[in-house]
Formats: sequence, C-alpha cells, structure tokens
Amino acid sequence: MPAPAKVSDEEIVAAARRLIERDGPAALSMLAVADEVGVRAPSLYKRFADRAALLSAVQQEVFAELGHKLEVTAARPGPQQALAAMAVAYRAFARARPHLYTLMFAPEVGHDAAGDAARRQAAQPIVSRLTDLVGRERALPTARVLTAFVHGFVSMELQGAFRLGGDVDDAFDLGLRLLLSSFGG
Amino acid sequence: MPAPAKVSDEEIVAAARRLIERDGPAALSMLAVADEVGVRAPSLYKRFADRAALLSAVQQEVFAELGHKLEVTAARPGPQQALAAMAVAYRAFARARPHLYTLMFAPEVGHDAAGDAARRQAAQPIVSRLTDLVGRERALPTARVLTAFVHGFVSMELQGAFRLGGDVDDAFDLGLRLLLSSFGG
DNA sequence: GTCTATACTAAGATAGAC
DNA sequence: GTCTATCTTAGTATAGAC
Repeated sequence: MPAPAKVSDEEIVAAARRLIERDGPAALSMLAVADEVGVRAPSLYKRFADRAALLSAVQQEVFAELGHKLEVTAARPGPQQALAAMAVAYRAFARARPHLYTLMFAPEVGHDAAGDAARRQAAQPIVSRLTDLVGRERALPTARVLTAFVHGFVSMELQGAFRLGGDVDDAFDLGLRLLLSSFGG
Repeated sequence: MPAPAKVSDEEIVAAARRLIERDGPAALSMLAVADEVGVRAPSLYKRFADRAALLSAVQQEVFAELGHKLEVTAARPGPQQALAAMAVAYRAFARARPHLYTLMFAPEVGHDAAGDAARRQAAQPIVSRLTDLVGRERALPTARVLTAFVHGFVSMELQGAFRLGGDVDDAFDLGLRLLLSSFGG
C-alpha cells in the first residue's frame, strides 16, 4: 500500500495560486509551495514535473475562471450591452487579482494544448456576442480589436502607466463606447 | 591616480541591453554583463547600485529611442496620417525588439523620476498630435485609448495570443482605422 | 507518495587589497 | 575603479530509503 497523499493536486495548485496572487509569478518557488501545503519540496515533483508545469496549471485555472465570469456576464439581452458588460467584468477581474492576471500573459509559461484550449474557451463568449453583432466574418478581427484594447488598458493600468491625472475610468468608458459603436452602428 | 575605467557606463548599459534583447529581462545577470564587457562582476557595483539600476537604465534608453522614432514619424501633414503612422511605427519597434519592449512594461523595474520623464517624453508626440485632432481637453483620454489599443495589440501579438487564424495585420489596421475615425470624424 | 540528504547551479552583493 | 575572495541565500532537481 502506497503512502496516502497528504494533499490533492488541487490543493497544491490552490496554494501556488495563493502565492502568485500575493507575490507575483516570478516569486513562486517549489519550496514555498511545499511549505504552504505542509510537504517537503521534493515531494511536489511526484505530482508536477517541474515549476513550469505548476505555473501552467494555475494559469489554466485562472483562464477558466475568467471565461466563466465572462460567460455569466454575457447572458443579457443586446450584444452591445453584453459586450460592454463583459469588458467591465474583464477589467474588474484583472484589477481584483493583478498578479494572476499578469500570469495569464506571462511569456515564461509557454504554450501547450491545454493552455490553448483554456484561452480559447475564455474568449468564446466575446467572439460569440460579436458574431451576433457584426456577423460571422467580422467577428474574429473585431474580437482582436476589442480584446487588444481591454487587455492593453488593463495591463497599462496595472503597471501604473497612467499618471498624468485625469479620470482613468472615463478613458476606459470612452474607448469602449467608441469601439462598440464603431462595430455595430 | 585612480585606476582608469576599462569601460564607460554607456558600454555597460549597451551590453546589458544586448543581453536583454537576446534572452529577455529575467535572464539578465550582473555576471553576464560583466563577462560581456570584459570586467569582473563586483566592479559593476561601483557604477550601478544593483541589478535593478541597470535594468532601469536600459529601460530609459529604450523609451528614449521609441520616443525619438515616434517624433520623427509624427512629422507629416495631417494629424490622422501622423497618428496612424506612429501606431504602425510603434508596432514595428516592438516587433523588432520584443524583449526590450517587454522590459518597457516590466513590473519588476519599478518607477523613478527619470523613468517617468522618459515615459512621458515618449508619449509626447502622440498626445501632441491628438491635441491637434481632438483638442486640448480630449487629448489625454483619447491618447489613453489609442495607446491602450496599440500596446494591447502588440503585447498580445508578441505573446502569441492570436492563434485562431485570420490576418493579424488586418485586425490591427481595422482597430486603428475605427479608433482614429471615431476620434476625428 | 513521502521523506532525508544532497548535488548542483546560480546569483546578488560585500570586504578589503592594489 | 579594478581585482580576488568570500559570504549568503536561494532555488531546482535527483537519489534512494521507507
């Protein structure tokens, strides 16, 4: 009979997530995760191949969570309203967990099939509502434009790039309004 | 008479820049920089307080270079044309040196007065041309919208986030066109 | 699956001689 | 301002016993 697992994989991922949320992706170490779950560091390697695998697992979880939030938010009448609400929800999501948000776009994580799927699924509600608004053909490019704006705005905001005064919320609303109305008339 | 300097501060920054350009900001070590310029690592600490100071110096240099590129590009008749050209130049700049571009927005660098000034100066040509187009009052929010889109697009692109096919250049042009025409009429 | 022990590597940074 | 020498800390990862 093998030794019983002290912690589940889910608990390990949750611990890693907590640490990343607190100190950022770069600060995540296997040692810290092991401490957090009450296990020795080498034991983690029986569950996750290496640090990168753990980062990737957390990233996927965050993508899934964002996707779910967007999906819920998308459930309202009118594609314009739904898209505006999703953009606002997206921004709120990122601001509520800035370090996890940066993890979503961290180059060091690397792509695999599971990550790709998670990413795609998170984007799905947006593409879907844009299809309603602008048609199948224009949905992909307009989704890129919209997500580029929202992601760019949020990441600049989180990075502290807006420091010339003025109302940052207003700027976000402005961009959103301009884009959505230029999409849909 | 003190020992003559083997290398100038500029050479040290240039070496750090080369290394970052090749392997990314995270891979920059004082040892690697020292090797690159032909000096022992401890000697660098007489010139730059620590690794962060070196990163910051490179970041400022890159901001200045981008600012210069934008300024040159802005020198053409018509605010719309100038802004479109600047956006294209910005994207080209980032794609030509992806690792240095990520350094510009790397949270680990931290802000100081010099960095702030460099940032502000780089943004100046854009704000200036937008003032021509939409007036003094609307210049700041529209600049935030435009840079959010361009930065977001470029950073997603560099990160490899656009993988559903379709023409990525077209999406960029579309966003640019929609935004500029919604600004200016 | 967990543990101890350990190897290995790397890096940041300082002390003090020249 | 450069050097050698060294400290210190940290982290990834593996081997092998239980």
